[in-house]
Amino acid sequence: MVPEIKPARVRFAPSPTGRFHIGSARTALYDYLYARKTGGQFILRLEDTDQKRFDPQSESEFYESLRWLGLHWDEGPDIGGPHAPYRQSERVELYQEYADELVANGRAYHCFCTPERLSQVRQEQQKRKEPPRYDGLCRSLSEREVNARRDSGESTVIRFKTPREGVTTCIDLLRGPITIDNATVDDYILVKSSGMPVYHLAAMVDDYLMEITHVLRGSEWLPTFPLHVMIYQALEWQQPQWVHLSIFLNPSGKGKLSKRRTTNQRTSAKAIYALELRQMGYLPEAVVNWISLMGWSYDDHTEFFQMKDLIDKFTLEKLNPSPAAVNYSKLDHFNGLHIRALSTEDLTERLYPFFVNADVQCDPGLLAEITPLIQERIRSLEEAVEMAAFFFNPTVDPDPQELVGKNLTPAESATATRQALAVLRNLVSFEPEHTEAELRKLADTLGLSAGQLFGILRVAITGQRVSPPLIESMSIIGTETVLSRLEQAVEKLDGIADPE
RNA sequence: GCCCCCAUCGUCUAGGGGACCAGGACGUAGCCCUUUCAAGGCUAAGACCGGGGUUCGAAUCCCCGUGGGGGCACCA
Repeated sequence: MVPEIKPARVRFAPSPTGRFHIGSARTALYDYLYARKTGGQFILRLEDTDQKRFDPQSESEFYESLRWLGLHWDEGPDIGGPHAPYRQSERVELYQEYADELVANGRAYHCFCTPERLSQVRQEQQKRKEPPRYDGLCRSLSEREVNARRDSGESTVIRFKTPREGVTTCIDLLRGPITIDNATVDDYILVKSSGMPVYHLAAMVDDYLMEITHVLRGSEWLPTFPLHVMIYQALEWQQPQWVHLSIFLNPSGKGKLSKRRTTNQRTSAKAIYALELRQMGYLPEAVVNWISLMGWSYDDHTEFFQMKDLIDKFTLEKLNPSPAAVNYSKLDHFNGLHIRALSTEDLTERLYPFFVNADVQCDPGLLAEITPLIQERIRSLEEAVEMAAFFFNPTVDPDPQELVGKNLTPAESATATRQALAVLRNLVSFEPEHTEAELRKLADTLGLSAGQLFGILRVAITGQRVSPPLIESMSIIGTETVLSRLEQAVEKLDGIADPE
């Protein structure tokens, strides 16, 4: 019997300030998996309370990336839902309401300190090697003074009145209880002077109102976790389950992934954005499989997962709290596996745009014939272009030196090619089996290994040293083109052959 | 500087006191297959950060160190 799990309401709440990277993708994936697993809802919410950092491109990139990965949301800014709106900038009255409640209860207070004063205080504290934090100047202003100053037009923020004594215990599902001294927690700003809330207030209010049962977020929130718990306690709300996910490290294991671009940009630049991966020819299935396993595991022997498998097998208990370095060679491996798992028709369809993008005159019908030949040879969709463009291009132009067979002279290679030409011209059928038998016979009479002969023909016909299987390729290209490419090869070889 | 989190092969990880001279995957090397390249099959090298405890027994529990990471904004 499968134990009964309550439907969870899980949210992915990005801030539209930049691009959608694989760290966000993993959080969203886990959100999605847990919602689906429990038969609950996956909710998309936009945390756009910072007008300064707002990036208008961002939102559509999130949608596109999420859809590409197959992470479809049940409620969100674009589709609405029972707790709309799902855009924080459209919910400010709500936050103000709860901020007022906190002030009324004495759990928060108005602060009139200017940014200038705050930075000055910070500087002095740093000079004294003290932790930088608010010094509490406005903490105990009288109600009358607060009102007077507000009436006079002085701008104000609302700060949380963190208890000066005692401890707060926060429960993280992966790490267990974390207990900290309240004295180390700052009086964080909850509402800015603009009236906009800060994450700490907005996210808590929304998670509560939207009935979020499980909060999965990055471990960069661990330092302010106690504040969040205190806010829940101050408002007497029941807390959700808190899960702080590990962060992604550079492939080297040194440093956070997003800061990676500063090093090795040219030699080993790897994509960190979902849409970049798409462009490079990675399958969404492979990306999902790959990121799912960075910070989560199923068992000892299973690593190949489709989305439905992940939904079936995902559990919060198997999440790993330690930081994980991303491993791009493993992504390549998964991409190969998922490419091979595709049907020929499906792969053909996905391959097509890559040829078009590379300006190859690609005929879909022809591509469908080629797909089986390259399916097990490519590790990315993009790779297919360099491997198979010769099928579509009218001519090939190999370097004459490349046409020279292994351990042979140009003259010997030219002779072999002429002989092959003769054999192929007299072929009664261009069926691969027949062609192969005849060419092997020729190699024999010429005293060459099959590899020597096929090597020459491969370069002559495909223009490449590495290609899909030669005989099958010839059959697709067609007699006429094969013969003309061989004739051209003979000319090239004659051109570099020693006159003697 | 202060607070917090984490710690098994190069990397992702299994492991939650005896089943572990630590298992799998990627990568690497070799072999087989083979018309190239892949794919596939087989094999090899490769790790419990250090020191103290607890225990008959520790990769597993506790403490201290060390290392790595995160955070210390009217950003999220």
